[in-house]
Amino acid sequence: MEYNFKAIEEKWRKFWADNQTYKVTNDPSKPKFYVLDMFPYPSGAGLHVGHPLGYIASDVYSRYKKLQGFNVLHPMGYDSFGLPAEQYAIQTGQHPEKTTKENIARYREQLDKIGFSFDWSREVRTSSPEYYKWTQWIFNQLFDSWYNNNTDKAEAIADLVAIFEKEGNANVNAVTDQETIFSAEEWKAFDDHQKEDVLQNYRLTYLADSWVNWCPALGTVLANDEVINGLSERGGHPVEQKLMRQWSMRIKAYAERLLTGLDGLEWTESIKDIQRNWIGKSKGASVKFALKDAAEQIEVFTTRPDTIFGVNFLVLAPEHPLVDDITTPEYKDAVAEYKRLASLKSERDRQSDVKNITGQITGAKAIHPFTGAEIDIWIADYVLASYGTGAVMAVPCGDQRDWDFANHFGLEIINIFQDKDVSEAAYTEKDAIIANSDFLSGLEAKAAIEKAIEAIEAKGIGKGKTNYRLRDAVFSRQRYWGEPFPVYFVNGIPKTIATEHLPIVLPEVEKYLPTEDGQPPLGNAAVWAWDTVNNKVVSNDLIDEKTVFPLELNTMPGWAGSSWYFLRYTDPTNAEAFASKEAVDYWKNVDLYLGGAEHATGHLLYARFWTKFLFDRGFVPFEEPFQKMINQGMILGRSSFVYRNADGKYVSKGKLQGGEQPIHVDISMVENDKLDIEAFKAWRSEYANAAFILEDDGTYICGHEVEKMSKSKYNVQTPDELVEKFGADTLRCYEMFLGPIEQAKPWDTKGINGVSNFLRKLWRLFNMDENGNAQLSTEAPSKESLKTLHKTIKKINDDIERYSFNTCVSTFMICVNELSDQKCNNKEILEQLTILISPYAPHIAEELWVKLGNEAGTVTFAKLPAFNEEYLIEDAIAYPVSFNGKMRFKIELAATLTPKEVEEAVLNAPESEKYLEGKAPKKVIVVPGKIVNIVL
RNA sequence: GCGGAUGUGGUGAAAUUGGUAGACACGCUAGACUUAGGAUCUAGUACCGUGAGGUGUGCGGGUUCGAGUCCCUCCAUCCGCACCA
Repeated sequence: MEYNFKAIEEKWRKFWADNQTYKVTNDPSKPKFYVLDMFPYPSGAGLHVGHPLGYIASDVYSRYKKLQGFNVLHPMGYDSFGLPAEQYAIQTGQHPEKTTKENIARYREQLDKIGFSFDWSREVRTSSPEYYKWTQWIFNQLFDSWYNNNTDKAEAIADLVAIFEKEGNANVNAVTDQETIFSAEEWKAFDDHQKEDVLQNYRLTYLADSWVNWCPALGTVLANDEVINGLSERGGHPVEQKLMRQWSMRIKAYAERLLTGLDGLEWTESIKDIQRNWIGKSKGASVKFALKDAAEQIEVFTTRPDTIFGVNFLVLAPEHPLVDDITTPEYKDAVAEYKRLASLKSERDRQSDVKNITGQITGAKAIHPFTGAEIDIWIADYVLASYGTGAVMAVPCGDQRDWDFANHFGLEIINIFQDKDVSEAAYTEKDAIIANSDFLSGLEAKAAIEKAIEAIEAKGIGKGKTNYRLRDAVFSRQRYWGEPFPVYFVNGIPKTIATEHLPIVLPEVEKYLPTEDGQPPLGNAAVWAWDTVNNKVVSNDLIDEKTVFPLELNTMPGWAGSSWYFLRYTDPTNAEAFASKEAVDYWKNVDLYLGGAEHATGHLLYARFWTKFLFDRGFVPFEEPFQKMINQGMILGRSSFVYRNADGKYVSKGKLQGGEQPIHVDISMVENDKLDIEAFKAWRSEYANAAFILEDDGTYICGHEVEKMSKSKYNVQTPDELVEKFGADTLRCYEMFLGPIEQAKPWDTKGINGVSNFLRKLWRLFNMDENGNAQLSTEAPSKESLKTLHKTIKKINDDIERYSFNTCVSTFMICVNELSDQKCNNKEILEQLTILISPYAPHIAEELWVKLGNEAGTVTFAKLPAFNEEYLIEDAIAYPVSFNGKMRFKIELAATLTPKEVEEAVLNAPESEKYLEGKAPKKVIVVPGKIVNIVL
């Protein structure tokens, strides 16, 4: 009987669904293993072959873990809040929820065809109120927390208030924007507004007027990582800077822990580096410079306090708040003009215009704290308002940008380095001896930095300081399709809504656009006020500012829901908590996480931040959400082209003369670069009468190029077509066979026949009669076949543990080829092989499993065949590798040989006579699987 | 510029700790069988050479009995960051 993948796959798909084969329960008697894929945003385009790549790998791995006896959590869900559904709603008026549901249904249909072992009873959707109830709850926890630097963790804001009431804030060591000190008496005298203003400076989520990336075209604020080269990540619209009142997350509080936590993670160095770079830690000192004619001081941050004697001017960012105050009358106009020009420049221009040095002197003078010299204060746009203090002390001899600036404006370059030439460029290495620097002279940088900081602190003009590039994350979006904030305003004071009244469900609106007076879309909602007596959302008409108050109009950004979804899978329907303590304690964090590397500074950073926060507050027992991560490479499309020449004829690739125009053609009409000419003619009316210049054999060969998959390039390969044509098991094996999982690669179906043949060959091993009954031998398996099997078991075990999914497929092919050559139809061997192969090809495995006389649907939970090296021992052939005082032999697959056995193998090795010179070895040193040293 | 990664046949790629480079598969060539198919089977297929043999893992060096693997210089490609004081 032929291998009928269609019937087999349909049968098992139904069986698994009907029997809930993959439902997982929290079973404390088994060790847990948590395998997670980054959940997808359900876009309207559906899945293409790139999406399942990671899902297949994670599915293969989870199935192996199941075979190894682990209780495996392998869930799937949808990150279902997002822009495209909202944009579609704006255009069509269709509710984003409807679009989202339709898209999810389509995704599910596609996913179901591939035979994943997801436990769909645990599905989560970030846009469902049952889910975002707990997103809102986490927001409330952040609102009610502050970061205590003394204990180095987040603590309850109530504890902070208690401290204020007892002793004010003088002794509080917190991550805060609070600058003024108050006593307990002063705190008690504050009114509600003043108190909240203070608390806002401590809360881990807070309202602030902040410079934000405002995208007029999208009508929203974007996070830094959603802006690429001054354009929005989505849509590529221009982004400008705007001052807005926004919710922010005090992620800065976690900068150091986010940095050190990376060390324990099994992530690629490149992702870790990207996060390290993003956090951007630099050690140095802050130094205050007094002004000659004003009381204010200018604070700068420097990583090189040792070069302070090289300072001969200061530079402020044009946006620095003191600029206008300190500028002398004669420079007022020039400074105003420079500021105007700087503000006109977009962030992008400022970045691309690195070479062009500009600046303006302000006329103000600062006093050098150690030499007492008067130094000029400039403004220049190479100094960024958003980093450090927005001001730098310029050391032209030690910093290339300062050198360039000084050189351009003809300023003095003081050399404070012994025997270093700074006439052509700054000397930026830290290995020079400091000179001309009073008490620092003669020291090396490291010692000088310490001594300089001591002196600065002794003088009371600054202190040693660590600076982070990481900025607090803006958390508001002026959009409809996102989580509403559980916040209402009493006379402008934000109040959160208690857990028992959550979720605050998105209100209905007529239009999904911002309101006419520029409010976010929720400003269109008629029923969007909070009744504090009845604790429910009521009509805006009832707002009286006594018991009924307006609700927050912003919604949360896309990363809110995805920052904690991995926790929800452990207990997805819990209405009393984000997940029960038992569930979280049992499943803990994700053991293996699969997804794209593009989330390095977004999702992966925020999820770590929230997890650390929940850890601090005692809600989860771990600090890092994703222990091991694999970043699957992007699958690129392989576009096909036809070429039209000046005469309007379509020229085959081998007949090109040059100058022909390439035109994308749908890849479904092209097979191995050969164009289906009839299909092409039928594709569009304009091609119906197309004339061709063909190859000599009468075929049309298309050109090709590797590009991102996109509808407009006609190069999208959906998994559905391939499942239809070759079956899900073939698709699964082929996607794994394609190459290393982490590598980006163009999609190409050229090799899929080979994988398809392999599964057919596997089927044929079972020697089925016309009724589909396997004709198998129950005699003792041959030595040969046992060897083949155990070689395979060993290789698969090793390869799976190092996530080498592609080599496993090759190993299976070799195994099947060998068994086929051996004409092996031994039941025992084939049963073990079936188990081994089931993670890759679950449908055919279940079918064969039943044919072997086992219960339906149980291969998933079978016991992984144990490797027995005994079957390989006869393979332990030693051969001499070299001779150098000691003789070395390579012993193949000799993992557990005793020295005696090795000795025997060595004596029997080809050519051993030549090396041993008739002597038996004195001593044999065995390192399993390695070269063996023989002492003669 | 800085940081990270990669570089192996016509193609996708193997080679886990330094130990027979190119497994496995695609493609191609020749053949067998045939109910003509995108089936199955056999042989061949890194390069040069008729051959013996020689050369080969981006280039050039080094360490080693032995290097695709380790070290140094350079080149190319990809990704990330980019006035970060």
